[in-house]
Amino acid sequence: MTDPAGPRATPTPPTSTAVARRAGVSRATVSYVLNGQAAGRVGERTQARVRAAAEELGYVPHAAARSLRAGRGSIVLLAAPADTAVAFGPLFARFLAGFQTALHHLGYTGVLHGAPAASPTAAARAWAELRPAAVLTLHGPPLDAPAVELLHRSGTAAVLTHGPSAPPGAHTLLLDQREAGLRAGEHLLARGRRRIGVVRPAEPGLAAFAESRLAGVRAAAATHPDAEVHPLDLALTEESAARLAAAWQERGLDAVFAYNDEYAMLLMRALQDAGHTIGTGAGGRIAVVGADDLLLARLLRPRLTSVRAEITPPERVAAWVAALIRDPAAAPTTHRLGTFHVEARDSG
Amino acid sequence: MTDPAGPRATPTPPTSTAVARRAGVSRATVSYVLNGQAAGRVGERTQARVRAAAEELGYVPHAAARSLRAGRGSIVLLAAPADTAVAFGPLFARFLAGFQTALHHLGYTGVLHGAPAASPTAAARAWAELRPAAVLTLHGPPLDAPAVELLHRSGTAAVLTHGPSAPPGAHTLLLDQREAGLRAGEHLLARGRRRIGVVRPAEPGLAAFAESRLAGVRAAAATHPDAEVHPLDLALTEESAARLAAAWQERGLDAVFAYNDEYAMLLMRALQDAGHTIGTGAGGRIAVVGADDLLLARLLRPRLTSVRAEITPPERVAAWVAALIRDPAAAPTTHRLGTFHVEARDSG
DNA sequence: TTGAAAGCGATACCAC
DNA sequence: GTGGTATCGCTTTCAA
Repeated sequence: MTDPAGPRATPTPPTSTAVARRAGVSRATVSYVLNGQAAGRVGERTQARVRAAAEELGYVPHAAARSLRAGRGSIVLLAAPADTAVAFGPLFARFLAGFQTALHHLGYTGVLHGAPAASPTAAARAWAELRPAAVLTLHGPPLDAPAVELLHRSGTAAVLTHGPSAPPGAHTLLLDQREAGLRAGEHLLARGRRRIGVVRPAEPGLAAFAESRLAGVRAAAATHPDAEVHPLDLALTEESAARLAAAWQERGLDAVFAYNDEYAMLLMRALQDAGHTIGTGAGGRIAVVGADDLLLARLLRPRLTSVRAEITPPERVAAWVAALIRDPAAAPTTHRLGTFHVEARDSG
Repeated sequence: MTDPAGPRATPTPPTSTAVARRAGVSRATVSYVLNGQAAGRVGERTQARVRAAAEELGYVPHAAARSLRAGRGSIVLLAAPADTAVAFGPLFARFLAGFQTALHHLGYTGVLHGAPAASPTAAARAWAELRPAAVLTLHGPPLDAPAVELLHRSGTAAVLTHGPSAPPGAHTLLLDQREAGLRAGEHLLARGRRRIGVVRPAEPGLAAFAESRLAGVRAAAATHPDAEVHPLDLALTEESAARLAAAWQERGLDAVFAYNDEYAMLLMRALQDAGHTIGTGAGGRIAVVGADDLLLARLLRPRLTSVRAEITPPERVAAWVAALIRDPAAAPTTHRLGTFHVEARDSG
């Protein structure tokens, strides 16, 4: 059957015309049968012939031709910069898997596309060429107003951006990073901490999240007249952490929200190496809180207290997106992508 | 300018016809100008008028229509199961970013798509509908022969699968996981270890990698008559690690290659909690080697020896792919995606 | 220097 | 029940 030298690209892939010829019917009939619109129109025997012909030829419909004709595409674009996997970790991978499957069941093709371009508008252009039914950003610089405008003008039915705020015309997927900071701050304040450091990662992709989390801690601190919040710049290197630890004494901080578990681990190590003690209780111990609740949080000593995100099931998010696609003129809506809570352990 | 209620999807996105009308020229002229084929054909002033019209209308070409007409698509599909980000970690994110940018410069659109379907053939069908210029798998179950056949028949010019072996007609991207095991094994043997455990992660997505790495360690051990290799099943939970640590004594292993840094961390912690000592040197110390060389490898105590992958620059991989697309009839080729070496530290 | 028209593949209306 | 056929947006050859 197969060419022993290995199959090569057929000069012309089978079209619905080829299927029609082979089955001895017209293209229209093929279309009806293969799209389930044949009920009461096409005879059983004919249907079987068509299906057999399609099978034998290895016919696969041409998505581009279909959506050209239909006037609407079926791809849902997840616009995610490269550092998304790093920022979200395994959480994101799991969500993405479920989301793509759910979209598939709804008749859409979920596809992840980075922004290879410099400006948001250039990226939006690249996405718009694919005429997606919807565009979602979960991370990174949110789309600006011109980018959203461009997508809408090119026919994108629904544009969803991550919060906290969305440009006009875009829906909002809210995974409010302020809330992460808020929970961490509340937790530390409830344990009597008053001089709280908040790590601001030097890694550029994380800046937006970091600022929101910092704002959250500040919001929590605002309820305590004697609470202070101090931003701490930290890069993901041992040197940077050592510098921070060396200057700890003079800052006199008694707690730190370390952005995430990885930064927390780095900082804990540096603080311990500098002779500080980490943990709950009084007596000069420094409370450390991470985020993401990775396995490593439980492996550190002391065990790391961590803010964990409870993510909305991907099926539900897919359903939202589908609904928004069906009603492109809908007023901008906001959907919570998840909530945060603190997993308390020994470190703070 | 903008509707204050927020822009809505325009009933009909601007087409090249609209641009032509606005500029007072024909569609052909618009096409020439906007694709840089206007040299010597269209006057300077006309070109300027066309460009201005396109700009004002927010015209974005319709990729589907273009590739339908051209007969060849421009999307390069990265077929990656959901656990890819987990398996590869930050390494993968960085590679992906560079790869998409490089493809963009070559005129292709790199897009990540999971396998929403149960069978490889069903997944291949979903991909084939997009008529990609190329399909790459970097991870997960490799495509089987029927899947590759299906893609080729639907016009995919190049199919690349990760090694070690590829189905007929597919090219191979080789990041030989056996080599990771081989390096780890050689390293441990050179340091006098003879009873080597190899972690086999219980997580299903990692099974293929794990077996290859185990095979690599076995290959290294084959050169030492008195060396033994023992597979160790381990899930990413503390309970699982504790069980393994409890049974360590009776196994009498003096070294372990822990699949990656995360499993290594987990196992190290369990071994230490069970009273074992980790590190180089004699005297009952257990040597532990991880992989991926994450930051955490340097933060653990003792510092974790780790096998690190040196990945081929994404620009080069993109160039390979582009070349294979241009020559669809080429005999199957093999490209090394990277090599492994050991970053020796204190743990083994 | 510019325009008219064919045609890529799939779909759905309207005849038969 | 089934088959012609116009149409989606774009590129490109050929003619003017």
